[in-house]
Amino acid sequence: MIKHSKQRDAILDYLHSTKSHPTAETVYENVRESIPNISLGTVYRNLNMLADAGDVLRLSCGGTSDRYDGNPQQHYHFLCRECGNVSDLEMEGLSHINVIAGANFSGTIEGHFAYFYGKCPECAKESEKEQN
Amino acid sequence: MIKHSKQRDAILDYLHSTKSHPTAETVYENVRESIPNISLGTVYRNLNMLADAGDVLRLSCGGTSDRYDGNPQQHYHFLCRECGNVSDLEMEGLSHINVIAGANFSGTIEGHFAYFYGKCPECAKESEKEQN
DNA sequence: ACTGATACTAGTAACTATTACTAATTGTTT
DNA sequence: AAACAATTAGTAATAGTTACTAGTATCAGT
Repeated sequence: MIKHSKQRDAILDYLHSTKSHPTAETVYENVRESIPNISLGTVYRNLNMLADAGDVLRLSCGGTSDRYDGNPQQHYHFLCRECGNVSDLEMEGLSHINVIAGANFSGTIEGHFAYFYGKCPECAKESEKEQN
Repeated sequence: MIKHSKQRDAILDYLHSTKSHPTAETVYENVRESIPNISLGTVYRNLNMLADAGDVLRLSCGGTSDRYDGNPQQHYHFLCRECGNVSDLEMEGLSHINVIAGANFSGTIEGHFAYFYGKCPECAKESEKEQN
């Protein structure tokens, strides 16, 4: 049985308020502004619960720590190789690639996750400047 | 300047000999059969060097530890949600999805990585059995 | 082959992200 | 309000990985 807690609500509220795909540590720092003595373990436990329940996305994209996204709907992410930022991509779904992947495969493909990388708009502008 | 070492060669040889996408720990255990006193730190350092040099792929697909692939060519992987195995997928490239991703994006898309998940051939067979 | 310079190694310590534990507290149900 | 279970803060523990150091192996130029 799942109970409410102000800690969990605050974590979810914070994730809904940002598009920055924060790490657990960053969530902790921000939620401490409203709940100063919340503990880091509580943040981790709740992020896991929320991710397991499908209320939140966990992004494991190769950095040192996982990131979390308050938008649980399937969507794609972009990783900037210059500044390290993670941002949402506005693009159509790619479910057709599951079919491509399954063509020569005798198991079952249930889904995929994909990350795109390159230079984010800001860093792309910067490197254009440098070229001149 | 890069020098040769039998440790590095042994690590690369082992990765070339398997399709199992082993973790650093597994590489360590296997290379110890030929070099019993190799140290785990050496394995990590060399795996990082090889990955940075592009001789090896590092797979960060959400599990607790990274995995390594002796085939450095771009290809796709499948993660079995039942048994946890990671296997190669034989499928065409998906470079067209970079175009899709870039359509509404003002940065530059340089590439992507994608993982497919579901049930591997073995586990799919198992769950068919159970249904009968 | 010899030598000097330097990359590499084993072994160990340190670090970081995350999880586990515990006694006290809070939320929910009756 | 009482009882019960889920949750919490605080802390300890764990796992994966990296950093450090003194000694060793490799390589380029003689």
